[in-house]
Amino acid sequence: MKSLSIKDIAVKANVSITTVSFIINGKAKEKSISEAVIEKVEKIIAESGYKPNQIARSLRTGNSNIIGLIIEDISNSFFSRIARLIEDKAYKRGYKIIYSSTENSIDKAKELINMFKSRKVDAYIISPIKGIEEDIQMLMNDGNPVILFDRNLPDISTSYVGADHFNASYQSIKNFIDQGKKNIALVTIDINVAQITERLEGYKKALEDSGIKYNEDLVLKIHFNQEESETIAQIQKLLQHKAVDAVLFATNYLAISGLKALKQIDKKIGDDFAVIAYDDHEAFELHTPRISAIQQPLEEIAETIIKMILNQLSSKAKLPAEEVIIPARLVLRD
Amino acid sequence: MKSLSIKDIAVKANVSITTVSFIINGKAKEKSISEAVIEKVEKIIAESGYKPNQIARSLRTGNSNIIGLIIEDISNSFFSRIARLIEDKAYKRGYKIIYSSTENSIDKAKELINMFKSRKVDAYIISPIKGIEEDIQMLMNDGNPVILFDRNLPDISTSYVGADHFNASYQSIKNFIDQGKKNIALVTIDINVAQITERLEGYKKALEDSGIKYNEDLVLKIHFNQEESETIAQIQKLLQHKAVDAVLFATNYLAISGLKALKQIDKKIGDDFAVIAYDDHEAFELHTPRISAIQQPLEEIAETIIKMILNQLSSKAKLPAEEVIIPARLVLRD
DNA sequence: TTGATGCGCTAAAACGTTTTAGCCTTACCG
DNA sequence: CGGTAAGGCTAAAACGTTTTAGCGCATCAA
Repeated sequence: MKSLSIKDIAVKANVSITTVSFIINGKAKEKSISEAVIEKVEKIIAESGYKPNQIARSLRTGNSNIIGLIIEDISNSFFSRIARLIEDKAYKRGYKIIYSSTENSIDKAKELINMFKSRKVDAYIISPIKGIEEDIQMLMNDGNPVILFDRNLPDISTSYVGADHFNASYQSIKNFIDQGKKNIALVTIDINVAQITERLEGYKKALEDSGIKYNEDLVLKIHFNQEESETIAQIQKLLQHKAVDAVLFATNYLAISGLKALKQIDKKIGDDFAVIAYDDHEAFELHTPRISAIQQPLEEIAETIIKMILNQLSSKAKLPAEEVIIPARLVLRD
Repeated sequence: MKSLSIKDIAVKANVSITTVSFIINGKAKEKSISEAVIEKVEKIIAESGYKPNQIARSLRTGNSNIIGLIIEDISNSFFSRIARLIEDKAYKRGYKIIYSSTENSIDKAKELINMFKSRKVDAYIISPIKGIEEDIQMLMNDGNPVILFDRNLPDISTSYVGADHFNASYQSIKNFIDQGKKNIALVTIDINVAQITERLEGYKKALEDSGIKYNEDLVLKIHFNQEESETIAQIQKLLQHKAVDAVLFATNYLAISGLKALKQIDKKIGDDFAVIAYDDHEAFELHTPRISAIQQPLEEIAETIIKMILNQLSSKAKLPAEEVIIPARLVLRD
């Protein structure tokens, strides 16, 4: 069953395609179409259930009302939550989101960018990985609004929204120190991307400011896509040392692996051993004892991203890149 | 900067648009284009980085290579995990996924369907809610492949993939009974959709088969979109009764609320009180004690969905509706 | 009376593809 | 030598919109 086209409506209403188009797009007044015709056409449209073909519309206008969202992994709760918020907010403003996961693969990320490009998305929201700087630069050169979030790429100048990773990390370590901890470990990941290195820098700076010297043995860098069992083994090796009296996990999935690791060795979280996770997770609140976490302000991040995107979309001129750093919140539990 | 069109390539190569199109679409041989021309054009395409405009292509061919996925909530881990799997598998076969959340709203669901329709997606994968039967029927009447998953709609005949909710529920309750439990509660949700009622039926049947009579007071139906605090309060009220010695939660987020509820009242999970959750979650493995759960075979569900979709897409004729029920797995912990 | 202005509407081009139908050569068969 | 087939290519229509330019008429000011 062929679906209706604007032509069918025009024929039924006995007016031209142009007139129907004007009415559909709310330009009837401006184009001085008579009230009678407007009503007639609107009635026919409502009765027939006609919906404009967005593809044809996109082809003609060059924009799609779609925003492309590229993230690392939709099944990671940080991303799925932010995706949900972004989708929601975009939706309310008449935009749809297409999202897709890079799985930390440069090739996949590039492919996704190309795919979105050939689908003519109106704007890009990207949680980037190293190695796609050129592609992103090209998008911007072509005049597309691009906003990076969560992770920033130092080598190009894009708009960026993210949490204050450095300070969040700094505060967490300070908190440990205030509790009298001496041997504070950091479990992080070996991806060389700003937000991860900032967390390391915050760790270092907090130690330094408190006169504790940085000990490389206390920093474990997990290879970013290794098997979880191996991650657990490595974490166990690190934490087995009696001396380690606190640990900051640089991502929530590392923390989850860490908690699994702790279950198997004889090290209890409590007065003698403290834990903070970066990025909150439902499991942390439920854990016994409850796990402290750094909460990124998802709602605020999503809102900021959408606002920036819409700004860029509605301004003809290319806006200068803008960086928004939003404070994160350390939630202490138990 | 305007992006290249097929025309630019044609001009550069000094051939017709048609020829370029044939080459792009791998029809060169079939259309007997000479080796020399093929090479020349391919070289130019590669050098220029030309990518066909998918919108124009869609407009002309009528298909988009996009599959629409409609779910309840992408931030729910069950859906985000399955979305990731589906995306992945579809991607490998050259299809993209657009997904969007209904948030259990009939209006939003209808809107989404319309949106996807006007975007001419090639197929629909839907975790439906009651109230959109007509819209789904219309999609099918128009000849679109439609596959429901997770939830089935009894009133229409669509292809469906889902876990064996009845049996999973039945086995769980049987397991409780085998442990000697007498007062087994069920915390479920008041959505009237097949997979939820099946879980209730499995519960009832297992009791009946064991000669335990069904006690309505032990079944708590939570209103589907109420505040979590209220849910927690209701669960607490139910479980506070000493007599209740086991509980099955019908969804993972109910179980999470349930675990929160238990933290606040003096009821410990252990020999005297057992818990099983429907749909696994990272938090359950980490919980102390670890929480048993019914695992839906996500991988298998995703794979089945994609296979069915591709089948329907590649067959000209409309295939008969097909229902695939996949056994779920009860994972007992601690 | 004339020229300008506004009203109500429309024809046709354009967006970038795919695909049908067909043109011109050359080769081959009988 | 005439007719057919195949090889190598292309012109143009079509997909469903939006938008520019402009038509015919009535009104109005000078």
